[in-house]
Amino acid sequence: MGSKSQEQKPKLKHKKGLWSPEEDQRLRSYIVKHGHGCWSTVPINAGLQRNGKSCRLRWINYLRPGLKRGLFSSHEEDTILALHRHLGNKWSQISQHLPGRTDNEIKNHWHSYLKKKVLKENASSTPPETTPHSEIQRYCSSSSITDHYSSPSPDKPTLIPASHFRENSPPPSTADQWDPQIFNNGHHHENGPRPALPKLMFAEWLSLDSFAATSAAPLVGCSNTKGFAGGSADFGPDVSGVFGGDNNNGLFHAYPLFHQGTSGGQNSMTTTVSDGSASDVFSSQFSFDDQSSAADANNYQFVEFCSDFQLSGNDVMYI
DNA sequence: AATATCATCAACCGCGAACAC
DNA sequence: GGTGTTCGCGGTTGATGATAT
Repeated sequence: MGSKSQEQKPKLKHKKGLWSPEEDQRLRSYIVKHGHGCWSTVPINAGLQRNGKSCRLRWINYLRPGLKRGLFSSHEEDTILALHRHLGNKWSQISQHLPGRTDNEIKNHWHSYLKKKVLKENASSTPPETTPHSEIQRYCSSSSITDHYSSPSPDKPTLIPASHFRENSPPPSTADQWDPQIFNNGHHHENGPRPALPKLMFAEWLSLDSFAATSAAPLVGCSNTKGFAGGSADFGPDVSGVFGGDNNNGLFHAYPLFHQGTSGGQNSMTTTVSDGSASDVFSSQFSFDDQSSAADANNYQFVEFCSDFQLSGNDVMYI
C-alpha cells in the first residue's frame, strides 16, 4: 500500500518546490494534447522532472481550465460555512459546490480566515440558524422537497442536491414535467406563453474533468465517478461541445452546448434538456464574458466559463 | 530602517480506497 | 485472497509578502 511506487523508481531525482512557467507550459501542453491518463507517466512523457502526484496537483489546483482565481465572494463564503457545518472537513465535497474553486483553495481559505470567523461568531453565541446561509444547510439536512425548492432569495439560485432524485422520485424528463414551483417561483402557466425559463446547470459541468475526450478533440480528463458519461468536445479555435448526460441512474439527458465564435465578443453556453426525443426540448442560455485569460496552448483554447456566471433566484443548480 | 510577527497560499506528505494482476 | 500500483483526500509545512513594533 501507499504512494511510494513513483518515488522509488530507481532514484530518479524528482524536482520539488514551486513550478516554473516553463514547467507549467510543458504540463499544460501535454495534457491538452494527450489528456492525463495515468498520472505516473505524465511527467515522463511531458519531459518533466516531477512525480505524477506533483503534476496532478499542479494541474488540479492551478492549470486546469475553469478555475476561478481571486477573492472569495460573501456568497461563496456563506456556502463554505454552511457546507462545512454539515460536512466537516470534506474539502473535496465542498469544492464540488463551488464551481471554479479547488479543495486546496477552500481549505486554505478556511484555515486562514473562515475558521476564525466561526470562532468569533461562536464566542458571541450567535445561533447558527440566524446566519444568512441557513438555507444551504436546509437543503443539506432536510428531506422535504418543499424545503429544497424554496428559493432562498431573489438573488440566489435554488440549489437542489442530485441525491434528492435518487432518494425520492425520479427527476422530470421533459420540460413540461418540471415543477412550476421550481421554475417559475410558484406561478403556473396554463395556456399562456411559457415564462422565461431559468438557467439550469449541474455543478459537474463546471469541472472539465467531466468531459470525455474524442479522437477529434483530445481533451483533459475522462473520468467521472458519478457516471456522467460524456459525449464529445472540441476545444479548437471554434470552441464547441456536446455532452451527454447521465442516462443510467434515472437522470434525464442533458446536453450543454457551448460555442465560442471566431469574431470574439461575448461567448455563450446553451443548455438543452430533453427526454431523448427531438420533440420536447427546451433550452436556456448562459452568457459569459470573453475571458482574456483563456489559455492558448497549441491552438486549443479554454473557455473560462466558470468565472462570471451569475445565477439568480429564478435559476436552478443541481449539485 | 531593521527586525519580528502574522497571514496567505502553493506544494508536500502520509494514508486509505480502489483497482489490477 | 494477497500484493503491488495508482489515485484522491486531508493535514501539514514552508516560502513569501504584508504588517506591526
